[in-house]
Amino acid sequence: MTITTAEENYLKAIFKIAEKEGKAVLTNSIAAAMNTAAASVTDMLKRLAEKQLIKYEKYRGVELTEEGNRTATVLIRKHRLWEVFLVEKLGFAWDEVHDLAEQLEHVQGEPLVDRLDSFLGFPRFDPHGDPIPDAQGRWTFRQQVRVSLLQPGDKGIVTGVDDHATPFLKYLDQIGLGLGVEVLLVNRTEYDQSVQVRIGGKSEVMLSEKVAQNLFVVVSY
Amino acid sequence: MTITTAEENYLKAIFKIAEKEGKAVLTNSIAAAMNTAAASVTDMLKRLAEKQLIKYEKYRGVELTEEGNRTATVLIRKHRLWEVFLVEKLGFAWDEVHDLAEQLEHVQGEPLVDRLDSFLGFPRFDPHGDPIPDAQGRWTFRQQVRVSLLQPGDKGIVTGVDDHATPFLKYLDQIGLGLGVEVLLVNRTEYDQSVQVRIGGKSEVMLSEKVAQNLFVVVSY
DNA sequence: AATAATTTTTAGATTAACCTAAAAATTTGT
DNA sequence: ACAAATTTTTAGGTTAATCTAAAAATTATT
Repeated sequence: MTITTAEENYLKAIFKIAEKEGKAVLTNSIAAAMNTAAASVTDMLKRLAEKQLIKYEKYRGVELTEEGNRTATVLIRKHRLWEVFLVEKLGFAWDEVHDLAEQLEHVQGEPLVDRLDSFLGFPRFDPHGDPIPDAQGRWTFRQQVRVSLLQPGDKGIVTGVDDHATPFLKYLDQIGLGLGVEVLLVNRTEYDQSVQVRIGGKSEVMLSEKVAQNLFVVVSY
Repeated sequence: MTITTAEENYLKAIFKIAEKEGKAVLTNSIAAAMNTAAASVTDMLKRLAEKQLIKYEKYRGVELTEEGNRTATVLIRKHRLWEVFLVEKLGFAWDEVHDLAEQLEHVQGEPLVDRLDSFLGFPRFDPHGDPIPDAQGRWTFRQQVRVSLLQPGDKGIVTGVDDHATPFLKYLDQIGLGLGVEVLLVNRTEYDQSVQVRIGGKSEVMLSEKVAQNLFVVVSY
């Protein structure tokens, strides 16, 4: 049973929504995530259920089966490995790689993924700090915290971003923030929830609540 | 005007047939090359003509337009660069890369191709010795000769293969032949057109006419 | 040159993946 | 608890890319 590119994309979307929202994934969430009409989603859900990739109950939402989960995991693994390749080897910026990886993730061939993984040195995180499952589908977890939750004096290393959109990433580049950079929270303004941070022990900048919420660090003591 | 993957594949097939056969490319040659029904080809030719990618006259065959030619050239460039990547960087054997490159060549994004080219050091030939057009679509030519045409005492460096199929490539591996290897023609047997060759100044093997015809060398004096 | 053989096109279907509009089911609010 | 609002599904269509079978055009043969 072959799985089409469209089917793969639905599985990935379902996986990601389930990861975030927990419970059964509803038709409309999928439609929103994929920018398609709800009717198209219903069509596809029937097909995926037929192929045993999801458990589907009309009006009740869906859940991935073992097989569907495996497929989605491999897809995310491929996507993130290709992102590492594009940034580390081809020199793309972290805000330029999503669309390319979106295409590359659909290239079929198991040996390809695993050789790519090896070529890249088995990275466990992609250029945005998201974890890359290994060949057995195992994830690496980290104790990440949003900068918006730090207290004055808290220090951490930037390990990820929640918003992956270009404007945010370009802004971070501009103020000298990126993965691996040290951030020290100097103080918080309660009025607008903005925070003052010292970056890499050098410059100091003010981050709006929105920015601070989209930035993850692993706290260092 | 976007060009679909299927359209790209037809353009590439037309380009390759035209390259080999010279004149106008006929429906049946395309059907044979693509393993599709002639009727499907006719359908597609109409679409490609509509998009100004080919010049098409019913029953008379087709020719690529400037634009069609450019598209096919870029596609071949991408295919061959990815093959170099797969062999040089990921360690695939030269007989394993065709199907993967067939998928990778359809990944869209100009900067990707050019960065890949640069990452690979601007190779001018792929792992089978086929030329890779540069970013301006220019080809590198070489004075290649089939081993079947060498005379006793003639010496050359293997620079390409005509048959790209796995059994042939695996056979070459087995007897120690590959790109860059030196071949000296020891003598010819007129009866069956087989040739005796010395490989890399070491081992000596007999090559059937078929093998000798599928192997290219650049003669060294 | 007429007929036979071959090649190509047309006609008519199919499938995956989408759509809009309308109907049905579920959830929410008073 | 029932009407209103929302969500989801069904019904009916479209497009790209394929197919088979039949018709038409071209090429080859006697």
